[in-house]
This record gives sequence, structure tokens and C-alpha cells, in this order.
Amino acid sequence: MKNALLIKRLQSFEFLQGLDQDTLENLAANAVWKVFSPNAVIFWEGDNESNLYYLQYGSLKILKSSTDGREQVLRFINAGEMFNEIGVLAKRPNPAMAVALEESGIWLLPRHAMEEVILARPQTALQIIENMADKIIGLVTLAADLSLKTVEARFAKLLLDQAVDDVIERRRWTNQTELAAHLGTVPDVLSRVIRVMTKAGLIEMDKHEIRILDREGLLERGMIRGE
Amino acid sequence: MKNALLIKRLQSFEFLQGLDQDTLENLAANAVWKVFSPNAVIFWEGDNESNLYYLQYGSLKILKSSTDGREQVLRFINAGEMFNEIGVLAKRPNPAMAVALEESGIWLLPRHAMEEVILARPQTALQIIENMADKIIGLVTLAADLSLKTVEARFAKLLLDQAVDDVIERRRWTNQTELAAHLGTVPDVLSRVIRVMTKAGLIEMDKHEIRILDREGLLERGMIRGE
DNA sequence: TGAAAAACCCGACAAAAGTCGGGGTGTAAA
DNA sequence: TTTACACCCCGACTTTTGTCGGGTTTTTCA
Repeated sequence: MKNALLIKRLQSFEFLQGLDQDTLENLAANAVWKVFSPNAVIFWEGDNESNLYYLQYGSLKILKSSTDGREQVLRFINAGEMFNEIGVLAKRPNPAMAVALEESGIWLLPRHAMEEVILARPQTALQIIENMADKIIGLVTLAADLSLKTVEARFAKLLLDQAVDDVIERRRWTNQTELAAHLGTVPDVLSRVIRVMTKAGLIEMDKHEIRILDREGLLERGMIRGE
Repeated sequence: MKNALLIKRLQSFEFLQGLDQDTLENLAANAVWKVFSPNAVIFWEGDNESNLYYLQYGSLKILKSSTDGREQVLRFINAGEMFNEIGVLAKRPNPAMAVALEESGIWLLPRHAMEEVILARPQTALQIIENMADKIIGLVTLAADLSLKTVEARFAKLLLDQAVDDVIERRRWTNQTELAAHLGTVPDVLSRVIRVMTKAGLIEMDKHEIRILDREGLLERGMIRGE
């Protein structure tokens, strides 16, 4: 039975923990499943989207782009995260655009069902508030970094943040173009920064991973103008 | 009776509309009133503040600053707005700092009281979510503008946004230093931009106001790299 | 498998932003 | 009323960022 399976799935979403059977079934009855292929647009800037999205598998980017084609990535979304609280619960047009980086499977939970959930169990609202708070923190940091740090410092910070055992695994779509858009610059500039850092013996980079060779040195460069 | 007065005040806060008498009284019993003088710090970056703030009168800025003294203003807060949802409800350390621009009177509503309010009336949570959504929209726009637009374009946009009848009234604290921090640059650069715009006959500026002389021209400059 | 497309590299240059040193003016407190 | 300070002005300079034209290598897919 399709519904039973779906309900099991919904129960596994962290932010829906503790909901009673009735509300869950209602949600399941209204949920829609969609799969997006790489580079597909999930929603556009300005859209009035009234669904809450839950990314089951895959990965996305949220971005804004200028008329001359440059883009600023605001954040990446990985499996298990939800997004578009803004469209659903605040009824505001979306301030940015969402694009799939690879094939991605997404649950769409419509507004009226979500509102019922919140009224039935206010803790869910607190959960959503925490979620939004984390986004605000991320955006505040991004804005401050864009205005107060150099590209080099931002890149150094990103490396130190993402490294596990001084190694950053590169996914298929972690290329210089995407990295540059994430850092708020253009590929050429990032390429130059990588060249400089490599020559200085701070990092080493190939197709599959970036290795940090000199943590101290990187930290120093990350600190220039900042924190 | 002091309490009756306070309850009346609380009832007038838009985001508390529709609360029953009991909850209101509880809130009133826990609310704390504080007055901050100009340049006083309301909270620091990193603080674990557990109060929700409601600005009764005055104005503040929320900002992040770098080690070398530059600051990026993230938003201004005017009378009637609330802030620090992050600290209260998400229990996260504050990502930025709040400073009074003029004498400001603030209500502090402690976390436990706010949580009770939300559980008693989930609509309040939706209200807070809307509030946070607006902040996210503001920050998304800020980040994109910082990365995709020139200082000149950002200033042009600010002028067009704020103008009423092509005039922007300058408050005591709307000086070039604050404006620059708002735009994510330094006073010298802003001064240069103003010089250029004035020479081009786009604007006129004195101590008390900024006048837009050529809306079209300004719009054009605001569009370069953007939207 | 072979051709097109995407990613990447790099030097030279252009534009934007930031810094510095000097100056001026007006306000406010001593 | 004098001094100090905050605010603002401006030209010359430096640094950072972005652009361009050229190139090579890698990946993709028909």
C-alpha cells in the first residue's frame, strides 16, 4: 500500500517527529513526489510557491543572478534538508531561485497541510523557527564576509570549514565555476587565488580532492580583514 | 496600577494581537523595560541572549564588524519592530551586534514567557515566522547586492527606495559614515560617489536632506550589474 | 571514437574599491 | 572663546577584483 510507505517516510523526517497518526495521514494524502534532473529549476525568483520542499536525495543550490549572467550562490541544500519556508508560511514571493545540481528527489508538502500540522502541534513551528534562524545566521555571515573579506580570505575560510582531516572531497559539481559563484566572484579570480595558494605551498588540488598542506598559513590568510 | 498600563501596551503590539487576558498578564509580569543611550550596545555578537526585544521608541542598527574596524550594517530597526528571535526561540548565539543610534526604549520579553505564548496560540508562531521570512528576504537581497552590484548602484538603489517625493530626509545619524557602513563600503568611497552623482546632476545633498533631481539617470546607474 | 563542449590556465590590462595625507568647516564642550 | 572633535572634501596612490584574448586539457555524448 503506497500510503503506508509514505507515512513511514514522513515519520523519518526529523522535523515531523512526534506527530499523531491522523495528522501524518493527512499530510501523506497531500504530499507530492517529484524528481528533477541536473540543472532543472525547482523554482524561480519571484515565484509564489506554496509548497514546503523536503529534499529526499540529491543536492541543490539557491542563488540570485544578475542581468549580465553572474550568479551569487546563497547556500547549498543537501539530502534531508527542507526549504521554501518563506513561500509556504510567510506567503512571500521567493527572493531567490533553486536549481538542481544533480538528479534530486523532492517531497512537496502543500501549505494547508503544513498549517494544520503547526496548529496541531506548535513544537513543529518552533522547529521551523530554528531552521529559519540557522538560515539567517548563514546569510548574516555571508553578507559580512562579502563586504569585509577578500576573495582569498573567503576561500581560505571555506576550505578550513569544509575540510575533514585536511581534505575536501570534490563532488562532480564542485568545479571552479560553482565554487566561484559560492564565494561571490568569477572563475578567473578564483583560479588566480588557487594558483597563488598552490605556489605558496598552502594547498594541493586535483580533480577529486583539495588537500590542505599548511593549516596555519591558511588560517592566517583567512584572518586578513575579518572576524 | 503599573501592570494594567503595561498590559495595555502589550495589547498594542501587532504581533501579540488576539492573546487572552491570562497569557497577557503573565507576559506583563515578566516583561522588563530598559532605556539605552546613543551608541550603547544592546547585545554583542556571540551573546546568548534569551530575551525577545521590542523597540518602543528610538532606532538601532544591527551590524557585524571586522578586526580592522570596518563595519557592515545588516539592517536598521525602527520603533515598533521586534528583534532577536534567534536568541530567544532558536537558542543560537547572536550572529551580530545591536547598537542604539539614539536614545531607545526597549521591552525585554523573556524566553519562557514567549514560549508559553506560542504554545497557547500557534498563530503567534506564524507571525514570528513571517517576521523572520522578511529578514531572510532582506539579507538575501543584501548579499546579492554586495556581490553583484557596485557601490554606486547600491547607493542609487537605496536613494530610490527611501525617497518620498524624490526627497530623503536625513536624521541626525544619517551621516556618510553610517551610510557607508550600510552600503558595505568606507566613507571616502561613498563621498566620491556622491561627488560624481552631484556633478552629473543626479542628486543634490545638504545637511538635512538628499534630493533626487534625475530619477531616470539614477535608475540607470542602479541597474548596472543588477536585478 | 572523434568532435564539440565544458572546464581550466594564464598573462596583460581595466575598472572598482580602498587607503593615505592633507585640508576644510561647523558644533560642542572646557 | 578657544580647543577639540566629528564630519566631510579631495587628489594621488595601491590593492583587489574583474575582463579579455588567447591557449590547453578533460569530459561528454552522438
